[in-house]
Amino acid sequence: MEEGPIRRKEVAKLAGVSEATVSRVLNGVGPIREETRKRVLEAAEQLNYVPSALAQQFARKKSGNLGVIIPFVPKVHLFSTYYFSEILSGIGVTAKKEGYDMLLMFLSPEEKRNYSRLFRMQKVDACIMLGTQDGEEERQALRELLQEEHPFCLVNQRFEGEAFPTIEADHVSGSYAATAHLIGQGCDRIAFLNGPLTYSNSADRYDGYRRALADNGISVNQDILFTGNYSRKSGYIAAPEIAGAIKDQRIDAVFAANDRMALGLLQGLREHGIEPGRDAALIGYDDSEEARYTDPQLSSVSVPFYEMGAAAVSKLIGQEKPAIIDTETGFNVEKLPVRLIPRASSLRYKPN
Amino acid sequence: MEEGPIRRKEVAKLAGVSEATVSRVLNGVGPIREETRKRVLEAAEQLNYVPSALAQQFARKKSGNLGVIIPFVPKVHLFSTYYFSEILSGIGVTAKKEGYDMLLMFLSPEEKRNYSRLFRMQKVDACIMLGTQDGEEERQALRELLQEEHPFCLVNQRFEGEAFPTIEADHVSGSYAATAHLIGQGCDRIAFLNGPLTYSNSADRYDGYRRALADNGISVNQDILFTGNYSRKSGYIAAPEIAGAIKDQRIDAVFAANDRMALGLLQGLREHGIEPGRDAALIGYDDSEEARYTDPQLSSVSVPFYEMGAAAVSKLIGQEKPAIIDTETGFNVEKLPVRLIPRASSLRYKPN
DNA sequence: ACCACTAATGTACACGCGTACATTTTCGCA
DNA sequence: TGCGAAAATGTACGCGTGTACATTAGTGGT
Repeated sequence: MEEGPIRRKEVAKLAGVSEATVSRVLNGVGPIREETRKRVLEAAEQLNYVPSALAQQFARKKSGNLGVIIPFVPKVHLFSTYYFSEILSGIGVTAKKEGYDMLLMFLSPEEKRNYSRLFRMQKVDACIMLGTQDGEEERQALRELLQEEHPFCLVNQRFEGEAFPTIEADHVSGSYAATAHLIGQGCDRIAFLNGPLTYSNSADRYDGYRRALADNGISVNQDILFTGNYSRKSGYIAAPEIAGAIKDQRIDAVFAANDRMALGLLQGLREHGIEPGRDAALIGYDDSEEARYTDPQLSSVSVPFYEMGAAAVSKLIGQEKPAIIDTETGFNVEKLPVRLIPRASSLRYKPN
Repeated sequence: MEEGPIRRKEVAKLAGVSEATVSRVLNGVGPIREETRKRVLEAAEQLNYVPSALAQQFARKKSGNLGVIIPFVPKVHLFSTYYFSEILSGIGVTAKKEGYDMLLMFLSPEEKRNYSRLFRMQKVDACIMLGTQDGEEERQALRELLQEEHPFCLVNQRFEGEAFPTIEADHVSGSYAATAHLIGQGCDRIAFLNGPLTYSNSADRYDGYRRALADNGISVNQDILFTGNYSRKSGYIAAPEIAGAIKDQRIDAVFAANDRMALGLLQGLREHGIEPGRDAALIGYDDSEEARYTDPQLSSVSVPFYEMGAAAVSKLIGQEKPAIIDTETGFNVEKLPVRLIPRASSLRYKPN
């Protein structure tokens, strides 16, 4: 007798109304007599009725899903878990508030980008891309989205010359502040350990670094520019060379483009007899959790990752604040502020 | 003319076949003449047809989603991101391989547990719960799932007396190994900083600790048992008292139930003039990334979180290996092995 | 050439909801 | 009391697939 799950029809019968009325009551649509509403709700309650999300989505032509795409290589931790988990949290909490579910999709680097298909399959109503890198295939895939007018948003990565919706932080200012801070501590031979230029982040960091030096009459010294890949290991690998230069007094401070590289560097420097914070100032970027717990504590630049994730969702779902558009280029230019967090690794440093 | 997305009907018309044939070709169902298949595929290709996942899900009565539930408090990082991101990776990669999408759901602690509703709404076909804690409401919600025969799986948490499907690691052995290792280093006053007993993990850790002591003729000293909440801060907070006991020579080693507490403790001990690895041996648990980068490097117990996530998915989706059932209790008892990772924080230690 | 059987394809409908439109009820007001 | 308008409810159908069943085409054996 008791066959399968309860459906709208049974609720309608029990309440003595039509299916449409049940639907209207449950969706709060149209005028309903109070007594009818109560009868329907009671019937639904009594039968423990739960509408089928599948049927709803189909009827509404909306999945109710917010896609989140994360680049991923199993067991290889190129990215900071801090970085992603903060952004993801911001996305998740905000999406939930807006009544959306979060569809998480890992994307391996060699996998073909076909974001458009995701939308056309109606798996997601909107999509956020994390950790994208500049490249022709990526640009193509994103251009397609733009052209087909699918709602998407990049986080913390800009594609120069494209009008992709993006949530960014002001890394030029952040890097400027970090560099200026080091200069303020008396340093004038500031090495820069940057990440790959496929990330707009890297270009921005360099820009801020360069400007801060220029504003203080210091010229960029190509010999003390280094490149890693944002991994801890790459910081560690850069250590020997940087340690040598510190000993030769060709470097008196290091600005690392993220904390992970800074931490690898910190460890590596120490193994080469350099005491960070004493023999050379050190500052990282991201203000990850670990920065507070190293010895010496690591100066850094705090980036509102959580808020960036939340902002990306609001931009896509909520229709609160319209984007800030650059009148010249027509591009969206809002950037969340970052904040310098000076700690022991760059304070009380006396250059030789 | 070009109205909305391409549908099956148009593909059928272009290929000169019925809609059913298109469906059969695309799903690889039933016998199809090779020439027909080619015509259909070409038509689909030419029209750039993509089936509606919404309609497919509705027709199949399957969402194709694997739910993942994570306890969450915005901006409060009670849990290790390492822990979750590892498990999540294992889940994501395996689910993808099985053709499932991952529906990530944050659950705030005060939120009412209603996992059953999730299934009855057909939002997910199966579900994995992470970070659950023992408690009556949780048990009730899970019992409901069991009774309604929804496929779900817990990871790294056991509910004593319940037959919930679970993927666990052998933390009794791991803790035994950690404690025995400390004893092997010559320690016999081993403090234990455990987590809350709402986690079966904590009980298992204590069990292993206790057994290792017993097997070596050492009795448990209640005075050197401490409780934190697995956060770094709680380790830090326990530091003063533990530092005092070390100075009094009432403690010569500390086993912390996870790395985060061990790291907080490490920092705190040092601030109280105790040098971990010299004045007292220290070992953590989880073998998180940071363990390799502390000074001294932190001994720990490696837990295959990634594999646990993958195993949970296989258990739910793949039908490869049947569960290992305890013939007595009827409960599932498979536990993945863990591995002791001795490092400087507990090696070459000479007790006084 | 005929039959029996299988392969290949078509026809028809269910799935459970949202909602446009039709219909009935209610209600204010003359 | 009657009447028009608004409120409340019902009827009917579309959404795009998967698939059971009906139908037709093909094949091999006699």
